[in-house]
Amino acid sequence: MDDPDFFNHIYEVTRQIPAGRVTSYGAIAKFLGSPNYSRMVGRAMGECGKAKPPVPYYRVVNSTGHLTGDPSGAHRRRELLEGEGVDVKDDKVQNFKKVFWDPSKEINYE
DNA sequence: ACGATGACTCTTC
DNA sequence: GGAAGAGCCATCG
Repeated sequence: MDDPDFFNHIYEVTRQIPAGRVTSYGAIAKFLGSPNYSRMVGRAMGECGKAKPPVPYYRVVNSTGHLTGDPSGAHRRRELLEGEGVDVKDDKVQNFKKVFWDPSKEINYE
């Protein structure tokens, strides 16, 4: 990949997601300046497993609030989100608007 | 180089 | 809110 910087940005933003909150691929991509890179964000999530420290990719869902990816993986993310206070039903985030975290509006650098 | 694919999003029905 | 079609860009055979 010739865009490690882009991947790094994705990981950074994803780590900024507070517990009990979720965000969408498009929101991250848009925050990075490329709204159409939503798919690349998703790809980055697949690669985040090798990232150190690992990123809370389970806090990232699609625009509908549905846990994307493999059903088995979604099942694990569902429990993690519920453990943080996020209401999840059938691999789908409830109260999506409430738990939605917008990086472009709520992110802050220490 | 080309066509197919995908952890996406948008518009329209 | 769910389904279908189109647009999007990088990766793969």
